[in-house]
Amino acid sequence: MTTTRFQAPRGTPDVLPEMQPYWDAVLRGISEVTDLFGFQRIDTPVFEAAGLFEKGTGDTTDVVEKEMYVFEDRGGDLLALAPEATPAIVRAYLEHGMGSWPQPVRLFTVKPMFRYDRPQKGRYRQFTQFDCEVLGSSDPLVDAEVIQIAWLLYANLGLNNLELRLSSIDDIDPRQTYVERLKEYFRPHLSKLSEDSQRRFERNPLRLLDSKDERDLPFKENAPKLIDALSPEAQDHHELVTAALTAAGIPFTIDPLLVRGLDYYNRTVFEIVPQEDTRAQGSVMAGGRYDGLVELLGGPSTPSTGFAAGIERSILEMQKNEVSPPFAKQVAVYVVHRGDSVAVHAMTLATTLRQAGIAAQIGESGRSFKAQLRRADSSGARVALILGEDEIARGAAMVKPLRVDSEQVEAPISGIVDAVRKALAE
RNA sequence: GCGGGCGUGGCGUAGUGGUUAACGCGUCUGGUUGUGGCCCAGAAGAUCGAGGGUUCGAAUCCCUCCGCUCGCCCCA
Repeated sequence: MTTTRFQAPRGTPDVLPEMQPYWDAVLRGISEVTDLFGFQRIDTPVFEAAGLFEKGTGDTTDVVEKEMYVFEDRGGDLLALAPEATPAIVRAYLEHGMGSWPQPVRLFTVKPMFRYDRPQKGRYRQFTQFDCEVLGSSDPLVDAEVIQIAWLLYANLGLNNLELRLSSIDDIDPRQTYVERLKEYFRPHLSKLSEDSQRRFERNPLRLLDSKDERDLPFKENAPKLIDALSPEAQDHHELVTAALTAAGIPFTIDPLLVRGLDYYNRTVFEIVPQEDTRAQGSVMAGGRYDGLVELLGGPSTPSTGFAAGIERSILEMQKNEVSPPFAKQVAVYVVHRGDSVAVHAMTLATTLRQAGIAAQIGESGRSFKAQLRRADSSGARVALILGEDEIARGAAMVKPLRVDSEQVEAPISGIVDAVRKALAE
């Protein structure tokens, strides 16, 4: 007799009706800014060949190595739930010959991503990203452009206490010489560093700069900074990005310690974080340039740039800042009816209203007028239509305003749409 | 993967060894013939996260597990 009740899988919150206005606001905002910048929507599948991310995202990244949902389907193919959007969009770019479209190709998507990670505030196993990519341009202006999209989105959403952090991590080859210098710098201090950082030293030396461990902080101070050692090309690129951002009126701070976790980034990297948020998972949007990725996935050299923004985190920020979304949607008309012979009339009436574009909901015929009107009231409907056997006999319905102080009137069913419109206009 | 906090009706809480687990909100039904909001009355709804142990007696004490949550790691 004891049946176990199912629960949503760990880290996969339901988005309840009360949260939907926030989602509406964000999704509408995304639609506005992407239109404004001429980005076209693309939707790629929720799952892809696992190899796409292993190669694209990088099989030594935590995202792929420890967090990716990988499974074999019934046909024996090794698939993965997408942990991020970029490799999938690059795959689609190649698969559909977008290289022969006018370049650059500006694409965006909004879709769920999956990472097997321990859930906490602002971090979920299924989360939703707004992702923007510009493929086929090495222009620094394009880096600034994608940043501008996100910045404008957040401004439109009423989030104005965000901080844009920017840096450049150079191109892949010149970066190796810097990484060697960095390792030389840290090597003598290795035993004094945190365990995490000792691990990073071999795996991903750049992340040494990202450490928040107190034991590492004194050494970070004097470490050579990548941004001070850029190749001339990357240096020029970086200066143009900053100039473009300034021209766009977007404030930013150069963060020499900014490092991204994915393998494919080069040159421009950035993230948007809430000001004075020290939490590790604070960033609400992050991205950068990835000039080598398309080639890595078997295409021609195609310099590209883009970002991903976390919708749940963005909504969290809206709530933290008490940005109120538009009110939840409500029906305009609630149809109260009583009696078996009346039910079909209620149905046609509601249908007529909906055909006229008026949102209507029908009460439950088994309930008393009183009960149905209570429901009408709590539903937020502005007008109740009351329909009983008497009204049907007269070919009419009572139109009762619920939000303004005026009397209900009887209206002929043939003219019900006009009567309702009139009542709604009060 | 590591560390902290917390699990009592749908939600928010009270109850910290002793009769049928309490309250608020919400839900439902009524308060004469067919009319909401306010008010009043009543009802439904809890195996006190699960299992085990201690005890005459456990929501309360102990153990294990599960779940949620916050932080670290990592990332959006």
